[in-house]
Amino acid sequence: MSNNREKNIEKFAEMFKALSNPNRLKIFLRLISCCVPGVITHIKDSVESEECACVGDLGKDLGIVPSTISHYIKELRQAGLINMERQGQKVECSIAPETLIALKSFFSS
Amino acid sequence: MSNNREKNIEKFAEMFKALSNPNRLKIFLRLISCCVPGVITHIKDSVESEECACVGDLGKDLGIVPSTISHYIKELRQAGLINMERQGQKVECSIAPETLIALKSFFSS
DNA sequence: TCGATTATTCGACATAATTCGAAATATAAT
DNA sequence: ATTATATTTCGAATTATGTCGAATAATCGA
Repeated sequence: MSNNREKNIEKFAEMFKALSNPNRLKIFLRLISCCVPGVITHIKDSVESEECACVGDLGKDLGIVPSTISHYIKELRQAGLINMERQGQKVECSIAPETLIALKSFFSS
Repeated sequence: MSNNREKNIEKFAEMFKALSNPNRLKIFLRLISCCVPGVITHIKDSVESEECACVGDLGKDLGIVPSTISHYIKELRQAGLINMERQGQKVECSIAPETLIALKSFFSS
């Protein structure tokens, strides 16, 4: 139905809005390079390797205060681009694999 | 150089911003389906077929006033997503093929 | 040249986004 | 229990976006 297509357009527009801020885009790209479920994880600069990136990690590199990072990440999640899961004190973030697939095919279909 | 990558991120963020409005996204998708240079053109509903879509055509379907459409299209062009060319009274719009290629590969690289 | 068609620019207003610091909440460690 | 760490929420200020109508400009045909 055409209504469905309408809804998809709204949804993709929402995703693109979430990615329209350079810092949010950087966060998203970083998660793509290290935190796609089912993909070998990235070894960090430090002595330790990490499975995934928590909210604080994502902010450190970008020099952004925690409240702003938290807000960014919420927007990425609301757009369906990432998943979040509390792990103790931290909240781990990862790419939403099905959304990434949808984006991959969006411009090719 | 890393500066280059920075610049690319800014550029892609700009593209996503242009596509973050549902009406602009619809315009972009319509142009993809009919006005990519070097691709067989789409046959319209009317008796006549058209090579490409002019600014006015793009607005008619969406029920948006000309000034707004003109504004939208300017944003898409400034983001590098489309090309425009005056053809008599009308201004024909088409997809910028190299940008489309860049977008296709963005989520896959 | 005049009028019709098409597109752009301008000015205005309402709505939304950006971003921060402060305060609040959740969890872990001592 | 208290403290430290990580994150979220809230309130506020600034800036940007969306959208329109009116005015302006470009081009074609009679």
